[in-house]
Amino acid sequence: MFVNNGIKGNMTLILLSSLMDGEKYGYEITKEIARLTNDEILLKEGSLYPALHKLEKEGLTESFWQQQEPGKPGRKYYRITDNGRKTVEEERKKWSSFIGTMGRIIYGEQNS
Amino acid sequence: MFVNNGIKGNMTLILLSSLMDGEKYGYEITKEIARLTNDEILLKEGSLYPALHKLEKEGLTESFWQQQEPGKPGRKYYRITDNGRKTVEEERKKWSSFIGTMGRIIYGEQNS
DNA sequence: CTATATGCATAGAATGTCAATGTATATAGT
DNA sequence: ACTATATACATTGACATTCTATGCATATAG
Repeated sequence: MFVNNGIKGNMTLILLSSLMDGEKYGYEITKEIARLTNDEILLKEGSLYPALHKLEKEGLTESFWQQQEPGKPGRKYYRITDNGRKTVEEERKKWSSFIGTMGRIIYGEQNS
Repeated sequence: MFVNNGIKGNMTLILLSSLMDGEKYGYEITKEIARLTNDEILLKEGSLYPALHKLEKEGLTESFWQQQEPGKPGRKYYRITDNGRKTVEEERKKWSSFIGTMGRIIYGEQNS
């Protein structure tokens, strides 16, 4: 089977959306997205961690380490910020608009 | 005003869709897409021509030169091939599916 | 004489994503 | 004993895509 048909520049919206219902650690996000999408979107570490770090640098998320029982790897939790929430709102609108735009291109004029 | 909110990997589907209703030359495609999208998507030459050439290399389009009246620049017309039509069909399905997938991520479980 | 429009095109930079790899530990299977 | 898989972080380097800037050539408008 094939895997990611491509996130297509929507990584920010995907990650921030996932964090909207509570703080999560990286690995947890990938599992959650995989479950939600029936394994259609399997985030790779090479995409995930750079993207998460970028979000933090932009102030859309903040993070903190959480120790596990000894022997288990620590977890780095990410939490969405107020700016992040604003960005989600904007990106959702852009996405909706883009769906309409693509619809007009793909199916022609009569689309709204 | 801002311009392209990003074609985000949909250039192939955009161009092939535009060619579905008849052969067009490059410049014409940009004008047509701009009109259809109320200037939301303004294809740049640096994106357009490499993409058109790629489509041709992949056998999804074919092209031919058309001379204009003397003094006017010639036009290079692109025509979609049968393989191109098949690709449009596949890409449309992928796009629809991707809309659903993104919906589940953005708005949560209850989405179809 | 400058900008804008028509029409093609490329070079180089920036960006985004992925495959591959690395570090650790734990458990399950053969 | 060995191997695979799962958990958890992360980086490197390659590749693909898109954009900015530029170039050529002509014509018209301001």
